[in-house]
Amino acid sequence: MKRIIIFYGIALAVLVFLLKQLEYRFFIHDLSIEFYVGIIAFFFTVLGGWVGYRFTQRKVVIVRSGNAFQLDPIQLEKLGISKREHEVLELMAKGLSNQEIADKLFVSLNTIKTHISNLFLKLEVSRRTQAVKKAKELQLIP
Amino acid sequence: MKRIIIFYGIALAVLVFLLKQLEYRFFIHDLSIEFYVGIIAFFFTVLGGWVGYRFTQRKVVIVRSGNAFQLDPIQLEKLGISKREHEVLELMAKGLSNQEIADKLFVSLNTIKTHISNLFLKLEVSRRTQAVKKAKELQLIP
DNA sequence: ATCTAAATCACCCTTTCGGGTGAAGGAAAT
DNA sequence: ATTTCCTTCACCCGAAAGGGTGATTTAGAT
Repeated sequence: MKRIIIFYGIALAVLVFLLKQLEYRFFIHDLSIEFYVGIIAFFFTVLGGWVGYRFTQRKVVIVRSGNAFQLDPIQLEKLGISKREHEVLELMAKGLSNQEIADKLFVSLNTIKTHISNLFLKLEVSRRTQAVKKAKELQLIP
Repeated sequence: MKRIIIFYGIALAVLVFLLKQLEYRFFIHDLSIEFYVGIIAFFFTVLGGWVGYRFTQRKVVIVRSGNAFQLDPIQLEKLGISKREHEVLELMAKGLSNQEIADKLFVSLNTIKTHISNLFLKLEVSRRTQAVKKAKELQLIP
């Protein structure tokens, strides 16, 4: 931030210097005021834009408020969800397709479909979006 | 965007006018050039900053707290998601099928498919699970 | 040794999704 | 008056998902 202010100061000084030079060296007093305003405006718009850009970039705040995810093994057991099924469930919640899950776990697509079928039965749902929603509610996935 | 350019033009004109007024009305020809440069610089820095702020991508702020959901309208606008699309997005996140969403909103299945297609484009995803995930991260839905 | 649950895979079939294209009506902005 | 955006809908096609059944192998429990 300090650096930016200093930079701004220097930029201002340089600009003033340049304008003075123009003024006194070439006697262009009659150069329209619009011209000055224009170039200064342009210059500082760019600067301001840059600052605004930097500022927003810096302002990245990841507010992962307090509650870290805590898996509920009781629910898992109660529903009879196996390790592998839970694994599949997590990948499904990441938005992966069945094929992608299969590739990631080095098993066939059919296997994943079976797992997911069983998950649906155990979670009492019939679509993956519902499954993900319910699994989150039951604290099975983050 | 057009609006901003026009606004800029007007701002420039107004500034020039004000400075001319200063110049001719109060005979402050000798008012230092630093003064002019200063106020113009300030003015356009603010403007530029605002523009920079508005048109830069702000990073994803993940707020997964159990607290009350606060919709982020800036994100909605930035992504160009309309009211209707947002509505569809919410129902999709509830785990409804396209047909169910269509029934609930009293429109045809094809309409919902179009909305969802557009949502996918705007959210840069290709599956509904991903869409829901991203929408949550972007604070578009609870 | 036998039983059981988990994990793996296959095949069939239907429904749902997703992508692409086109279009029409209405509201709002220019 | 014209353009732009939103909303609505249609049709086609291929890919993905979901439902049902059955089968094999392996590890752990009885």
